[in-house]
Amino acid sequence: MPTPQLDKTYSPHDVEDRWYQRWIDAGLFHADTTHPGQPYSIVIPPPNVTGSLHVGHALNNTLQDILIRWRRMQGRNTLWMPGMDHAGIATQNVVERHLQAEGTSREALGRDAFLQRVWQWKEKSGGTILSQLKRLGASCDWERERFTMDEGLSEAVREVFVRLHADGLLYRGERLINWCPRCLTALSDIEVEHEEITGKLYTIRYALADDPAQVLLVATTRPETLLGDTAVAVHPEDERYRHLIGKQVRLPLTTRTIPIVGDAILVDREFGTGAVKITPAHDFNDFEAGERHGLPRIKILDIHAHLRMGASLAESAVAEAVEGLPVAKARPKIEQLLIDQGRMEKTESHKMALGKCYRCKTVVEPLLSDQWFVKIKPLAEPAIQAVEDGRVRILPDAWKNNYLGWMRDIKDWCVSRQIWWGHQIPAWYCETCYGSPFLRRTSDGAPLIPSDAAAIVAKSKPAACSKGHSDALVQDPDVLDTWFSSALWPFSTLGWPKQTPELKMFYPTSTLVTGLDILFFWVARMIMMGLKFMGEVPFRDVYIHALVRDAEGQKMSKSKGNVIDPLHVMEQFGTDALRFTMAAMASPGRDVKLAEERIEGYRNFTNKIWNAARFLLMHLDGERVTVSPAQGSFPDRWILSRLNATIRTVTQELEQYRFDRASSALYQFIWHEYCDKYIEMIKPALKEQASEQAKTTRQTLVETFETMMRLLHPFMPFITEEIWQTLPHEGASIVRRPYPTLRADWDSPDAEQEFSLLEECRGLMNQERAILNYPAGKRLHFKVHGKTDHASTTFQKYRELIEYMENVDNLLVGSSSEVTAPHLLTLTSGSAEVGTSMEGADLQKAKDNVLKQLALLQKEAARTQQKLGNPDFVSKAPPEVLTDHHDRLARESRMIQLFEQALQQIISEQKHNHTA
RNA sequence: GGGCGGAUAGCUCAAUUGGGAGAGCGCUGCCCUUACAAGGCAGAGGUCACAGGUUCGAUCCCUGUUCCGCCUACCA
Repeated sequence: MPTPQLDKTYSPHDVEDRWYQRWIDAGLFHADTTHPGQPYSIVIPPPNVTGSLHVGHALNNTLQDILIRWRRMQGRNTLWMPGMDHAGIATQNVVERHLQAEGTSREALGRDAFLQRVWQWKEKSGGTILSQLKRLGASCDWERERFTMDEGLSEAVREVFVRLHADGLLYRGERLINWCPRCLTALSDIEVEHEEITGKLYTIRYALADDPAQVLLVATTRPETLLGDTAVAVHPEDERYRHLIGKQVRLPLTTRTIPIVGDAILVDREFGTGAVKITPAHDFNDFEAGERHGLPRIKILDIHAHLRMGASLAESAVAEAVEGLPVAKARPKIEQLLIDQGRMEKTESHKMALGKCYRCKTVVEPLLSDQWFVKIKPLAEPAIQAVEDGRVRILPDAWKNNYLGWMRDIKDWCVSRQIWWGHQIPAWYCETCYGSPFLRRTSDGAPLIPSDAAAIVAKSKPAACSKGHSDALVQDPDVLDTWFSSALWPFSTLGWPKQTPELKMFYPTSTLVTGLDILFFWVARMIMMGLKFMGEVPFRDVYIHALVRDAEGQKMSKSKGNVIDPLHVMEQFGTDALRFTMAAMASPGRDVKLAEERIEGYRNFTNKIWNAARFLLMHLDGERVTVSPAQGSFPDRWILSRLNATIRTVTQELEQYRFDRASSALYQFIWHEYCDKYIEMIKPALKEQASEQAKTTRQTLVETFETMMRLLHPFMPFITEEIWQTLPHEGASIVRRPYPTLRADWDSPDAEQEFSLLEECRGLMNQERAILNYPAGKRLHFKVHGKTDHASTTFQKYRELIEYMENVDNLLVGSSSEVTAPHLLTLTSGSAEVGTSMEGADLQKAKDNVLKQLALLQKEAARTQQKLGNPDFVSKAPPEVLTDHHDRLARESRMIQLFEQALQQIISEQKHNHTA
């Protein structure tokens, strides 16, 4: 058989493209509902259609791919369901920017034409991330790719909406919501990011209406909202203010007077002045307080967060000064006006949290508007139970409490968004019933649905309203939160609401792999929806991986310029190196700090593997003979035993999602045991190409290498396939070959014990070289004595092997007296005694080395002795610890003795040289 | 404000439930030895953040402090 030749260094490029294409062509990633294996399924956390691959995706998807490839090789019926979400706000932003560049706008196009444009954009430039995932080697079932705006998934959304509504879990109402004045839409609570900033606390003088000389000091961080104040609150038990409750104050900068109310919930007597202004239309607390006291709500901000007030609300000069200004500009004006009118008591610097839109970082405003909400408590309850009783496992366990805490305190979910791209809310309103046509919004022409209009919720447009009117039914213009459709992902992608074979086979899915940042956004909501609509949890295990940061621990962001681009990394070091880095650094509960040097290190690892394969191919020529493992040579028995141990470790660690430990076991085995030790040990045998030993060794070499490739394949799919194909193998692709399992006949405790004897012996040899400062190239003669019969026969048996490994001539395995003969330096360990000639050594230096060692040993021995001399220790420590310490002391004393002997040997050699 | 996690070699991290701390990368020295210089061999390097406490004994358990993260929150 001709032996294939490989290049001297591994070049990942063409290998990766070539194999990925072949895997796809062969349909190796396709899941089949008739497959007999036990199902194993993962749904991908759908990336945004606008997204492109960053390191976080690389980590997330590498881990998923490792699981999927591993389970696939184990014979499970695996499905990795890929797809994207439509990213309502983000995508609309992207397309609107394009329109703006063309000098037009979505309003000018109209809703239908705009949506057409979005679809066009999606077809052309959306979803580049999916091709990037393919470069990463992701073995998704691309034939089943889904998109949240697909017809099937849209149907699922409508179904869910209608059923939630029918069950009383969905309602429309006027509430104060978080509003992004740039995206012009409502946001859910968790879409608001809180940022700590240092702002100002203003203390303003409110004069009493019936006695303007008396002033009530009110503290606020938002003086401009004073124009919308409808009361001032004090604590009802606050001695300072109690008598004022029920009186009126003059609202500065306006012609209005507002009441002073007592409110124990809103007011913290300790904070500020103990008096709070109430702006029910622009603050969440004030909204509640307003409800308690029946206060009017005065809106002073429009949807752009610009001040808009009726002429009656403020003094005309004030209104003129701030009308139409954004909040940030209005605030200093108001501040100045208050100062001018002598109403500003003081301003202090003040730390506070500012809410920002998580998409565009614009400061969000609480805004009063009509929105749809999911009544969440009844959904959350079973979702809490599912995690509490372990039907869903959250790993690492530490995040479980995080989840439970949030779920127990969950608030209703605002699901309507005032944008066009997304699932339009399946609710209609009858203008005829309402009595008059709805007002049209001037900005985009969409209907403005009045608060009191009755919604008809249905999967498709109803023929008529309940009273039979059919001519003027108007659909709600809003769309649903993207996360609403993402929440259905584990079952909507499998065909729900249809009862498909896929749904039956793959739901609940096995594992969800995701980052902590979307635990609430996504994971929690999937659990709620899965339980509600499937009656079963959506996944068994939720594995939460770390966030990827840069080498300094900073969050990667484009503005900081510290982004590591995974595409660039793959280009430079290869995909397998990137993947292995991701796996190796995925320690649970920790952030991943990524530096390029690490990836380079694993690139070197791929090259090491590559060259080991080259070695193998160079030595493959000739007959191969299979013998039972027990009859194999010592290196063969040893490597099979080590391989078996590695199979055990890797499998166990993967079962526990310890990608880090699994990969380090692989690294350790492949590089240090297989390459450094095994390959070195078999070189002499292979040189005698025609020998019996070469025949069996070649067989083991091939067999272990082939197994090793399969073991590594989930981590490094490309290089393993490329090499595996050049080895004798069965099957068309490594992708579907069985994952290595334990072989009882491979375990060889004998070989492992013999190996450690050899290492012990070599350790002594190295130590002598070091003490005597012999250069590495110097040919040395060693004499070795085995202190037990077993050690003695082992050294005898593997004399040539030791010579070869240590690069020495004429290793003499003999008696103790031979090893301690004059002019030799002798060192001893538990089982071995090794001597070598001191001829030509720098004895003074050697002496220094030994003295240094001796000092260290003496220090340690003294410590042990001291401990053993402590009566408390002796009487209270457990017996095994005591014997351990006695053993230690004995060992240390022995070592001291031996080093003293070595010292004497050196000294007498010095004398000898002197006299000679 | 509340909660959680972390602090171990120059760097990144390990360490089966308290009994002299390990690995990778980096560093130093010597080697281009026919698989691999993206390599080999050898080596140096630690007051386990700080202060108390429990214990015969603490990197590990407890308390406090400092620093760093993250999550959460309506002190205007």
